[in-house]
Amino acid sequence: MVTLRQVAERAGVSIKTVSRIVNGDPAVNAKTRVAVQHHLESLNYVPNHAARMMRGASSSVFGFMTDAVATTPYSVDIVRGAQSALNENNQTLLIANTDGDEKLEREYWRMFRAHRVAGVIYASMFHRPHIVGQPDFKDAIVLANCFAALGDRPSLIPDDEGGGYAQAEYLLKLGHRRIGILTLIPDIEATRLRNIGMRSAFRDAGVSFSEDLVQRGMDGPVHFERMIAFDAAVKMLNAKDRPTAIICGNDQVALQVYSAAAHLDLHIPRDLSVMGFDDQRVISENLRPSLTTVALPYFEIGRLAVETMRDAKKHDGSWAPKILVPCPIVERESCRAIT
Amino acid sequence: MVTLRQVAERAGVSIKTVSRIVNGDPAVNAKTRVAVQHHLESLNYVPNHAARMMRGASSSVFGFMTDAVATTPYSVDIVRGAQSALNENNQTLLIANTDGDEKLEREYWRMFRAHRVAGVIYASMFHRPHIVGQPDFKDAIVLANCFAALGDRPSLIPDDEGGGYAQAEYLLKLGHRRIGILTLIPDIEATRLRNIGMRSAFRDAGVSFSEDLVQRGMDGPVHFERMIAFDAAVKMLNAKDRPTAIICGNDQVALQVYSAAAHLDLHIPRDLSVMGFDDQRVISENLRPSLTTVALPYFEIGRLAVETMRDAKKHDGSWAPKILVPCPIVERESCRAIT
DNA sequence: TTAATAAAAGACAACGTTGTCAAAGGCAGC
DNA sequence: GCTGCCTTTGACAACGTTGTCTTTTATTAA
Repeated sequence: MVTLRQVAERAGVSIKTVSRIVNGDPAVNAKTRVAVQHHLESLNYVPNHAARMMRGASSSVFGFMTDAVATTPYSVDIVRGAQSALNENNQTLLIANTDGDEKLEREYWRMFRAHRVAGVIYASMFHRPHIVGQPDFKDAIVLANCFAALGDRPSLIPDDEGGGYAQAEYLLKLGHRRIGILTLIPDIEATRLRNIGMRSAFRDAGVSFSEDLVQRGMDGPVHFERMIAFDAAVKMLNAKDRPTAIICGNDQVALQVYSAAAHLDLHIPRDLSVMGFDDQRVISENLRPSLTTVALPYFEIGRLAVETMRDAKKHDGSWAPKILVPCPIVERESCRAIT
Repeated sequence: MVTLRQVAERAGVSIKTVSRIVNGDPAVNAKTRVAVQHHLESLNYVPNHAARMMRGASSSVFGFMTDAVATTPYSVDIVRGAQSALNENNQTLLIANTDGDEKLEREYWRMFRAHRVAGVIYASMFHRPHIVGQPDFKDAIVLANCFAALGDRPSLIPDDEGGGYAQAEYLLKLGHRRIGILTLIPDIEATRLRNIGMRSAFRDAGVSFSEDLVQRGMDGPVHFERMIAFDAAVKMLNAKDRPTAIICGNDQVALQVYSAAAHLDLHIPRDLSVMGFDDQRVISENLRPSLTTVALPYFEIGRLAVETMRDAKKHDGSWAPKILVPCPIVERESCRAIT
């Protein structure tokens, strides 16, 4: 690889002069600048990042630690969002995918330290609290899609309560009164918060909330969920007083509700309105009728995580706002008005 | 951050001695080793990667360039596969997501050079030929899921022809004779190859291939595809001599076929068998009946890409094998035997 | 005991870059 | 010409690590 020295020799100037030009230092004669620049380009010089770092420059590399990019495919949008924010400053992302393995996670933390990363975005795909203990990065950890139990780091989380409220409100406004609910597994925050949101919407609409229509769409412990939405939906739709609409914990649950409806020869939205969550576009855009759902603002969370990181560095380690990112409804074709 | 010098001072030995211990050099007294190791741990020393690189050590960082991780969600599995292979050697991945933007791609190449990455995995999510021109990485570029027009780099590609063959063979063996086909867009390699594979399967089975049952499931140019599988499927299933099975270009197309069947009150697999491609598990595992499909071996491709990279460095730049990775059938519930 | 040898530890330079400081050159004003 | 000032350039050290070579210490054989 080409070094400053090589360019300097070719151009017949000192290393320092070339360095100045590379870094846009104005204290250099215009004639020299042009001449050297020519050599820089013809030799295709690119500064050695390692050497720059050694001189104490803070790294332009950030770490991204996540427990499971894989299981919720569109969560890659967090990565994309973060990258798009970083690109603007020529910064980059070192991605660590632990798949929930704690030993691997420890190794990755070590690796981040070896690289002296400028900060770490810690994303947990299940919106569960997660504790972080990494003294070295004190002021440079931001949580995405999760928050620490002790509330000790800035966090970006989807507004699940608002999302739940929006789902229920949307269907209530369309005139639905018997609304089935197929939840995610009960022991994650999202389930609890959306439940609160939905109840608020019912209350605000003056409609009574029927507990018997709330069922689990998934079962099992975190990381080992089983889908049971199909069976639950079939049972719900076979009942004599079946709901006119079903709110789903995510789009996969909605997919099973579609399957259940097809199984019973019910047509969506004629016989049943369905509402998803997440806006996993592989599903929501390709279903027919396409799925009305609530978007998880993953891209936005990624972007904001980077911006929050920049803010965090200006504050001390105790600055730990919990930033709610709204979950907007994406209106498609799966819900109809009841007259 | 803790440096060798600090550990050395604390332990009362020279920097070099500590360095030796960190690097497992046997030429150091057992007593000293234990004493120093204690300080290494209590100070939580981690070697500075930048400094090591400066000393000429080749970087332990690899670059991963891709045009669109986002559009085919499970293609993140390539990343996971690559990371799992790299982890074993404490190597890491710098991920560059161009979203198809050429300017961005150039910047990322520059960034890879700045970091002196040890190699680059170049993944294109559409299995199209893609030309690469980066003199600096001559022997250290491996293509994943795509191949250069000039065949000048090692490439890992799914065996689409074999996948197509497997799809047709599977249904033919189940006794299907009228088999509909909903393809991907025509101008990508995968479409051409799978077509060849399917025709071979028909020929080998001695069944004549009916051109009229081949329709597009998607339309439009690469990167801007539109789904038209629902309409195509409805039309196909409304015809007087409708197929007993449909082969789909991917699982999203299959999803639309499910929707079309539901629309017409046809039940899967009773009235229609459906076969997907890709094994996008968000779809294939959650549909009811679950989808029999062909897996794209993304994880495997990622792993092999890393291994191939290691091999490539031992050869000269002209070593450019095209490695076909098999696409196995994932049998689920959406196809039935015809009696 | 001494000399010869092996084992262990250290001194120093170098990697590519940039901050600090000094030197060289040009120019205006006396 | 001399002085002072500004512009432009360069010499040198330092960042943290490891390879090379040297020095010190321990061990063995005589």
